[in-house]
Amino acid sequence: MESSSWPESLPSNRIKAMQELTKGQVLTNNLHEMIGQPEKIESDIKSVNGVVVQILGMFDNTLSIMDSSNLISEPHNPINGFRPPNIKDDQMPKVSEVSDESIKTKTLMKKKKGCYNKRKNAWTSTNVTFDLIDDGYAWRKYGQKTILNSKHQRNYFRCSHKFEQGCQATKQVQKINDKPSKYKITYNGRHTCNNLQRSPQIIVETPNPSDNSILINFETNTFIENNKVNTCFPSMEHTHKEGFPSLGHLKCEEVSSYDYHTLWDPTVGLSQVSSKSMPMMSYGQDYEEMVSPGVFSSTCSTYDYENDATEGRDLDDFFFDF
DNA sequence: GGTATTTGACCTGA
DNA sequence: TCAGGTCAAATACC
Repeated sequence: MESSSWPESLPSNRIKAMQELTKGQVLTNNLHEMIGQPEKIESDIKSVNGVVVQILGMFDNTLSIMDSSNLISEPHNPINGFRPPNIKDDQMPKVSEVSDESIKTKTLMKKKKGCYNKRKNAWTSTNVTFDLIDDGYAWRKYGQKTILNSKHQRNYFRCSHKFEQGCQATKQVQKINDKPSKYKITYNGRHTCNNLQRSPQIIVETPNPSDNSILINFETNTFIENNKVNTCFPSMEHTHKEGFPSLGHLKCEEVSSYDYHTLWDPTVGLSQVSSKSMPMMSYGQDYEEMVSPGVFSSTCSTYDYENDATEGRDLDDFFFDF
């Protein structure tokens, strides 16, 4: 849709955001039509996945527009996180096209050991999961810290491409519960690298008749029953070790200042699971278990997880099941 | 020998 | 002042 269809008095950022949302509405309608034709979905699952990815990308774009309009410290980077699967590498902006100045500035800020600029207002995403998430990106552990009033250490990871591509994404992983194992994973900053290890894939556990969990239908503000979701993605799979909590136990914690929840995390891509054990698992002391997908909630605003007393808060306060 | 992880030190911000 | 986040030298692994 062209910008000319919007009132000229609207700020350009708002127009762009509305354009993105309108695109999302159209795509959601397309998806809704597909849901009504299960036989078509099975024969053309790639198209369904493509629509889902485009919708999720629309959210990312909209958030980025709103982000930049709010002058949040991190400028929008067109290659951050989301890349539609139909876009080839050579169609994506090269990392060198990203503001070199911003990278240089950040580099200069870290001249001395331990001297860094805490990106208080950087994009953050926090989720709590009963399993570890393989987000498809390559991470390198750079630190481990004992946290006050926490019996488990917090592990710090940075993007493996931090130096070669200037990617500023980091994540923190902390075990917050033993039985069942529960992990808090916090992502800081968006990926500016182009090095997803694997192509994103959406994976949902096979239907459980007793599972009455729901998803929000963005088009109608109603809910999609779990079994319909699985109908949408019949090729999806979920693997877990014997004795592991099922995916149905995964919960999404509300950390966003937006009323926005999807399977998509614009920093890490689509939540996914690999039959291979993720490299991270062999590094930290707490990573002895297989991974399975989690559910993300993202925010472009600052979120102080520790002060939210989340660890003492019942996760049932706000979550979506799958 | 190259790469990844560990861990103590250092620095920032509350 | 102190908890948390990051750096970088030392160490481990392949």
